[in-house]
Amino acid sequence: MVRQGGAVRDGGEMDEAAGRTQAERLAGEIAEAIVTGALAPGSRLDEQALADRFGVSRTPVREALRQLGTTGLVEVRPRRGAVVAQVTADQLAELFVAMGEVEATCARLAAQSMSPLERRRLDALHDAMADLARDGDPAAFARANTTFHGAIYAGAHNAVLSDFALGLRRRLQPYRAAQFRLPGRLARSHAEHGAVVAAILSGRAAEAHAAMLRHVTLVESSVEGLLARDVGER
Amino acid sequence: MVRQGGAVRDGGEMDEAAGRTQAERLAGEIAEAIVTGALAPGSRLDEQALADRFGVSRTPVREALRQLGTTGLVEVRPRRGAVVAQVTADQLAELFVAMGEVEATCARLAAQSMSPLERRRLDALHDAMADLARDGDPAAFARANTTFHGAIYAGAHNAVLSDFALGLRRRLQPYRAAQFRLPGRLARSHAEHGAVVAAILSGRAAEAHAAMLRHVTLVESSVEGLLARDVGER
DNA sequence: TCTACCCGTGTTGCATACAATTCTCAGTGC
DNA sequence: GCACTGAGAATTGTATGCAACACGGGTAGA
Repeated sequence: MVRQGGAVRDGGEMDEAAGRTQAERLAGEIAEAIVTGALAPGSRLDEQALADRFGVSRTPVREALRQLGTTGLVEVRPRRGAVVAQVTADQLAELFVAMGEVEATCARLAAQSMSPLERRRLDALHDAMADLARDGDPAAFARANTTFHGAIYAGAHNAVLSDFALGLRRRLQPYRAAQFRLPGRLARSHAEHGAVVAAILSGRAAEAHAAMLRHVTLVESSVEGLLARDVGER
Repeated sequence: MVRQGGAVRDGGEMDEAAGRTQAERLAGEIAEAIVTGALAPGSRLDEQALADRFGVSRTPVREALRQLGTTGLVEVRPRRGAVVAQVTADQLAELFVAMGEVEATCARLAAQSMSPLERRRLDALHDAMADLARDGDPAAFARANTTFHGAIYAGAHNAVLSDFALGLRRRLQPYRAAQFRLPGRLARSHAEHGAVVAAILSGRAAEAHAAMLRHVTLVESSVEGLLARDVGER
């Protein structure tokens, strides 16, 4: 054997990022599978099965799972295996509250400390999303939405808060995905963004905070409405 | 060998928490060593050395290090080993800003949603700290301070925010520890707490937010003063 | 028929072995 | 004297093996 997992790389992804370890790559791929819904919440994450699937041994798989465990995407129960984190209705509510607060904080900081260039870019991004909202393409809007919120995190100029917000966003991704398909949600979302952008651009910090908090709260309402309809109370 | 690490357990800690894995225990112990300053920032964390020290093999050590890596206490550089996270002056400032914002958010939520019992307990805790501040025992005050802030996190009734705040607090612990020894800092700290408690007890949410933000900002100032004096600019 | 126990099977946790990279430090050429 | 090179050592990343625990099915007993 030349190198662990060499077969896989040679097979189809030899230009894979070189400086990363298998464990990191696996953590990314498993996280991706969870976020996109390919691995449903509650699914068992069998170490050997994952190892076979990715063409590695159990060791890097275990390291990846433990890493995901600390981010909250995966629940690792000692000696009882790992499962994709089950989020109860209560936990979901707490996640949304936390995300709302952190996003609102980022918006307030952004209003205070975004550079003129960052403000112009945020404004342009918001304008571009108007077209997407009108066209009614949920997937494209969702992608732009991620960029939009990311720009606000970045504008807060605080990597700690930004990382936390991104992590929360990822954990909530599976639950938020569907709400963009609700009729009229895109336009309303864009309008809510408008209030946030206006406040940030003019440096009205408290208003930016309030507008963002309202926006996330409304997203939460949409999601809860969907969940109540789809799966009872989970 | 009957079981990995069995010798260690039999040797002196057989009543160790049974349901935990070695990796979890190690993560806790290493984190403790970092937080208390036994492992200084920048120290190399040699896997084999840690394994020998704790009487286990490298496997659980690696899992623990990766786990600590995602919490930010340790920096894991692929193929180049792990070191206790070096915090630059800029990062320290960002950590304090983040902690201030999150603590302030918790204080606001606590003002809105603490139960009467929780409010009474917070009040009692604050009263008890008056004596500690007067006696001038920095260690005892620091311990009570952790409990005090923990009570506010808990009062926010949001595990996500609470965990994040606790994590930030731990990461900043080494830097905050010394400031309680500054002359007069205990009394001032207690006075700042007083403003927070008064706002929370009477449900004035915005005021609780502002008071907590001010408190943390003042702590940051103390720490920065100390650092500038002690280690240049790091 | 139900409950309790036992044992087999599968899975996890850890130790160990080996491969591959990075690091160290002479030795060499300029 | 100094940078560069390359072998050896040290250290990390991954694979593999083994023991202990968790879970499930079957059997004995009430």
